[in-house]
Amino acid sequence: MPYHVASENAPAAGRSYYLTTPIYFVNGRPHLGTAYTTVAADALARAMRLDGRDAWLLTGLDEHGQKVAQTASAQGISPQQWVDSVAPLFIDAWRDLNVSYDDFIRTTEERHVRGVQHFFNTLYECGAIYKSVYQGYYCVPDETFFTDEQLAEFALAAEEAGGAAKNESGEWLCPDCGRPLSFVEEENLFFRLSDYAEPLLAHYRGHPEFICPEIRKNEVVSFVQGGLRDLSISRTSFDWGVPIPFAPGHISYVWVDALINYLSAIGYGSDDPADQALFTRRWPAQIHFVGKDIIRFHCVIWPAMLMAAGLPLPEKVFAHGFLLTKGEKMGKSRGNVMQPLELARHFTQDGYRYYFLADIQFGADGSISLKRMLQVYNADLANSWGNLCSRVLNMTNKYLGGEIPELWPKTYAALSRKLGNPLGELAEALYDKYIAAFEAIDYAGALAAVLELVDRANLYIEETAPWTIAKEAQKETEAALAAGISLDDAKAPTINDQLCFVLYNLLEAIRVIALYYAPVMPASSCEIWRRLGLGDPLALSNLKAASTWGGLEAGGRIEVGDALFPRKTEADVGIG
RNA sequence: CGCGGGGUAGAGCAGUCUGGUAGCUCGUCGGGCUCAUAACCCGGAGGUCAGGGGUUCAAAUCCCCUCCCCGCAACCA
Repeated sequence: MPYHVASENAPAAGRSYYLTTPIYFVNGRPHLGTAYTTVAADALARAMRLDGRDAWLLTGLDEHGQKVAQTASAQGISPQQWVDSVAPLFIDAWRDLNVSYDDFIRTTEERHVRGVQHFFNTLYECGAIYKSVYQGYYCVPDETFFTDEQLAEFALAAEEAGGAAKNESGEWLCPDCGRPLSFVEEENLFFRLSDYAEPLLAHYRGHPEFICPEIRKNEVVSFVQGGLRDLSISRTSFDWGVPIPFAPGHISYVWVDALINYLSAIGYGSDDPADQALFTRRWPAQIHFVGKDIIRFHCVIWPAMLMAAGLPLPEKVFAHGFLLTKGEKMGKSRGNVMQPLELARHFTQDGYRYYFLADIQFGADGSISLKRMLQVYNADLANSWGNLCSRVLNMTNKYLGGEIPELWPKTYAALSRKLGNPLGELAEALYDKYIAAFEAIDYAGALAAVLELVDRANLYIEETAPWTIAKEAQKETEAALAAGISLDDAKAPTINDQLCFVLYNLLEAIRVIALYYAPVMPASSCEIWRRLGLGDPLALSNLKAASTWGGLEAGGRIEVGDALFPRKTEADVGIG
């Protein structure tokens, strides 16, 4: 079920902010890697929406290719039946991880087929595609061709490494995956990729932010500098793919098919003026999220295809690193394989999302482990953030009868001068830091900035010791009562005012913190806001205004509730 | 010359581009507090920044060499 942006909230004329994940190949279920990309994209999309951008998040499935056809036939069902049976696994997984995608595209959908065909026609008409006979080796599982030259290089390398480029039966092995290659001879359509090396290099130079992080850009640049070969973009040996209109018997190479999803999902190739308007509004994409293994497709082939078709290029391709599980002995036999949904059950949706975004530098490889995940969960979420909420809500309940305190602006200003307001100051400075971090796709940085405010608030409680103020305030109240005077008539702030001041600041701090945490931890943030008597923070589209200090209205009642992130032990999460 | 990542306190990392008292989180030890999820706050211990050489007034950071580890085999991102 797609998540719908409240378009009334979004600035009507503002630029769309279009983000994509790769479309995932259906030969398997969602795993840690796909979940990582998808959750990261979701967090950015939510942050952008919260900041008033018209964000549009696309994910989906890559359902074509020979491997799919083979898997289906092994199961004795049609390819369509097979992909239909797999698609719900992804849809359910993204729902369970609280991914707010706006659209979910499947390459077997008619809108996509239409888009791919339109794209092929466009390239054909402008002469970017030609026909030629291919004779040589082909890796069926990878759907990749290899030239004699490539195989010769591979043989040389294999020999030096003490391995072999051929198996016992004398068949060539795939340089990429090591499985045997097939010899094929077929007529293929080729895309003139070789024409684009210079234009691509010029683009990289002119748009230093196009490929991130930098290390990946360097890789791509040196690859392209080595020269590009024309790319075979059609297949004739099987038919599970998009038929190419002007070449009967030919279907699209899966990668070309797959890349076009970024266009077909937003109306490309449609005759409907509404679709065309949508396309104009959304394209070019602001960011394609990809794993570092597929940067060549996204940073070389894809932009070259777009150049050929006369379309603008996406603003950024961000390649994140891999999650490494070294050190942690895992395996199906041990029964402790890290499965996204299982981890989310242990640590809650929010705990899961937080861990991967806060503890790993997005863009670099990260080592992950259950043990570390438990540490981060307990330290940041249970002890720091969750416990802060408990402390503040409990004290408000205990000392103020659960009511958000009212202070005259005059009193508040006087107390700020007298006692200082470190939380307000830090909170006001948070917006710029937070947005800058998100713009740099630095989740760890953004979350660390929020955690600073959490830590400062916990310290603030120690500094102000509300329990001590409460006792004095109690005495003050009793004394006033005995003397028959009202504290309301006091000229200077009373001790009771001081107590209200401190607790108001703390309540306001948790309101603001929850707001900033919302893109990464939607469920718990929403719950905190509910306990403060507020609505869903994610329905807002004005982060700056919403986070302005003093936004919490007095008079409302709070609800204490249970621990937001209960502490967990190793036994709870199955370590041991 | 296969490609790529990396070696900084017990663990995980930042700092390296733009040289200048070695920093963060967790753990650990001691103390404080009591509002709270045995949580929170303060303080301490713990590192010759893999090794060697060079440049420099000064190197974790720049240059050269050596050693070691990891991914490229999986549900692959």
